[in-house]
Amino acid sequence: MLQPGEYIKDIFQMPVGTSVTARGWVKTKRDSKGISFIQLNDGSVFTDLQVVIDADVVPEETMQLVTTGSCISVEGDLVESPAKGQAVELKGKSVEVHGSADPATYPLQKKGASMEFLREIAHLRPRSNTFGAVFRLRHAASYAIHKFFQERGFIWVHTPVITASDAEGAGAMFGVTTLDLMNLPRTEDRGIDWTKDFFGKQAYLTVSGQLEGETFAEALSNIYTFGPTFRAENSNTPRHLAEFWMVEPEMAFCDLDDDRHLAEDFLKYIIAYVVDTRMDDLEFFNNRIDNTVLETLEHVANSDFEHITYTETIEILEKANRGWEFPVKWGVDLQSEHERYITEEVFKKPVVVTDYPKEIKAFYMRMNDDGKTVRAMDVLLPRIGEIIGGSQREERHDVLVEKIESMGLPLEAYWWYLELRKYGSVPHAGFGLGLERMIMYLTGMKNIRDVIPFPRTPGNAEF
RNA sequence: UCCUCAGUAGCUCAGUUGGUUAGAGCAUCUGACUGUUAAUCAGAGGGUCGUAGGUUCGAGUCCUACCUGAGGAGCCA
Repeated sequence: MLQPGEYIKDIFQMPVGTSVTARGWVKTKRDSKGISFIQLNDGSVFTDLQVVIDADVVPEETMQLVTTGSCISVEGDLVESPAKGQAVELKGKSVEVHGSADPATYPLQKKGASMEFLREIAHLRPRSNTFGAVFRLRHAASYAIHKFFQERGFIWVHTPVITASDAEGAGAMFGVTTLDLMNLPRTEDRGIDWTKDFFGKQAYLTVSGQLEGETFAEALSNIYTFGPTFRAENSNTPRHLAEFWMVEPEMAFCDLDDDRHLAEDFLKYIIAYVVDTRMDDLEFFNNRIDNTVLETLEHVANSDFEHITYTETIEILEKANRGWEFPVKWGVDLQSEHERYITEEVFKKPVVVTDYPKEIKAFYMRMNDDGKTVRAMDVLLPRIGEIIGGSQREERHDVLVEKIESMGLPLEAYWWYLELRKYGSVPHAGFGLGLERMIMYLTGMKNIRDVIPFPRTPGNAEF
């Protein structure tokens, strides 16, 4: 395996004259009479290492196996490059071919592939410039997320992937069962007898670790979850996945204002970290994917997020001199067209909308004194839409019981959640960030399926 | 799930009001070239025009259904 100091990114840092071995996959090879140029990449850095092979140095039959997509090791000396385009290059003395790649059938060419085509060869697309950059950036952002929370004393909690509670009713859930679907055990009234199932009750893949996260916040104070999350909605859009990664911090002794400011600091921190550490990849995105990426990140890092209430938002939308496809009035949920107008045209920066009508938000959000709105917040970004949804949670036992009952939810299913309000309850708040939407924002990638290694969407679970 | 658009060579696309033998660039193969970097130059091979029906003397082109993909909407992160 490659040891620290042996990656191509390390080779670029070495002094001219160093004898090195570079390993990686061949992007392209160009032959002239008496000389060959190989672009070699091991994924550690955006820039390829140019390998130069003079005629007769390496056997002809070996060089014939060095084709686009093949995997090789090259031993040689790092030299100053006489040509423009790179400062240094590797003067190869010997080449070992680990795995060849038949040029007639290797599907990943050096130019002209669409994102849709690359998605069909998801097992090979990490070798492309674009996807190498996407996944290095995804890694950097993930690392920044851990770093941000740990610098603030947050504990990372591993909430379960399998759950038996239909948590917050946040969308359709995937069932988890070991029952024989061709021969289901039946109850007397011809329903399915879930007591015979693996967990003795109906189980699902989690749609959120929040409720479990709250239990840990009321013991370890500041916590966060970071892991996969599942939604069985039949959503076919560039912004939805059936399996995606979510970050959910939960803080005791915290109200919605603290929550909102943490969300803003959080987003700015991630941006600052990737700008600091992955500028090479960001420049590629800016040049080839979306030429507003750098400007936008700069702008967000240096501007305060706008904060308005839902009620104020409705007033702005009502005053807007335009026809809405979905009519605006107090009480309706904000539509994509409304969110875009607010972030892209009115404020032209991230906007936090708070205090939504209680009817359109989840049961656990804290009731305001007006009796009509709850302490909810959505962070809206230009182009992306909602990237963070959060709230201050209802910490008053009697209010929460009343809320659960009024929404027709089964009180007994929430017995442990309610006990948190009976024993040592405290004001607390949190939010959820969709990792992939953040990566879309950072990279300028237009489709969420292109910022996760192997996207799961309705009708697609290949690889 | 609904609406709209698209599907032609390995990839990216052109193909006129329906009319002879299906077009280009890239990729691949062969050859040329001593510093290329989207290398260049010359030549060659490569097609069930998404699938199944239908209309017509004749369909890549028109009609129907289905499949696949994309964009928009809803749901949301």
